[in-house]
Amino acid sequence: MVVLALNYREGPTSIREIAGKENISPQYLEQIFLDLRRAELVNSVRGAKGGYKLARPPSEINIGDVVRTLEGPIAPMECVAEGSEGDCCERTQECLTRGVWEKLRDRMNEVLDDISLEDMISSRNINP
Amino acid sequence: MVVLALNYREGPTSIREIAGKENISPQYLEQIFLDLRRAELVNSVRGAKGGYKLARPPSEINIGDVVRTLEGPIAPMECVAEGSEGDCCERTQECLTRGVWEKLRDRMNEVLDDISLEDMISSRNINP
DNA sequence: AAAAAATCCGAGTAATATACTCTGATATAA
DNA sequence: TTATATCAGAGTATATTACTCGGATTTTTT
Repeated sequence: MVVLALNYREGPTSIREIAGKENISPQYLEQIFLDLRRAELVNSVRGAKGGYKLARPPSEINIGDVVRTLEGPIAPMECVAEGSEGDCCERTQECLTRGVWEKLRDRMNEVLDDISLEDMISSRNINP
Repeated sequence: MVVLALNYREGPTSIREIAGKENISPQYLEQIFLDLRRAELVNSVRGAKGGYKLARPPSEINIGDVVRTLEGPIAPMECVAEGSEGDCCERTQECLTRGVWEKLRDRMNEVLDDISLEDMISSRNINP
């Protein structure tokens, strides 16, 4: 996603190109981008000269969206994952640790939702 | 650890007792407490009528210490784990995502280091 | 029209981490 | 002496995760 952000003004970027730069297998990257497209974080262009583009400007895509798309809901413990409320154990009432995990989960989301792709590439080091 | 905090003024609490209350196998709990003892978060008393006690008052033990003891260094990515600096990939220089993981790691530690066992048991609900 | 370059998609594999168990030794109280 | 504990290291089993494979579809280039 950082590579796509850097290429935002250009045409679509192919998996092959990104895979080469980041030293990831093209086949694996493909899986990842399918998920990103289904989440509408990127658009795809099929066929020769095709590839992927960010669906929105880098400033409007935050890391929280990317991470949650690829890794699922952020949660230090299963029982505080968004969508699985109460599924995990029956003692949510008396559980004294649950509050800790909820607080941690919320802070984690805050940190990630507060950083955009734009932030990441504008604070970049020397090498492009 | 919450159970030990609740029992802080009493004598040592046995694994059997805690395992029963929390519905964990005594054998597994045993492994956990060995680690906690080696980290000097609890003291042990061997033999009949033995068990474990907190090594310090509940207000002086925070969740960060407990979690790091049992789960290892807190790190959303291997490469930002305390002690494995630079081991993970060679491109730490040009890596634009590393900063995100470092920030997240730091906030996670802050949250956990800011909550003591005392905090957890004093905000407790109805059932003891 | 044919070939090449790319995404799409579902299914499968393999290594690893994690949760958990087993067996036996040692220490202490009753 | 017996019962009740912790101590300790090794082993197992399940689930997750990272990753691969084969083939279909779409678009550009020749």
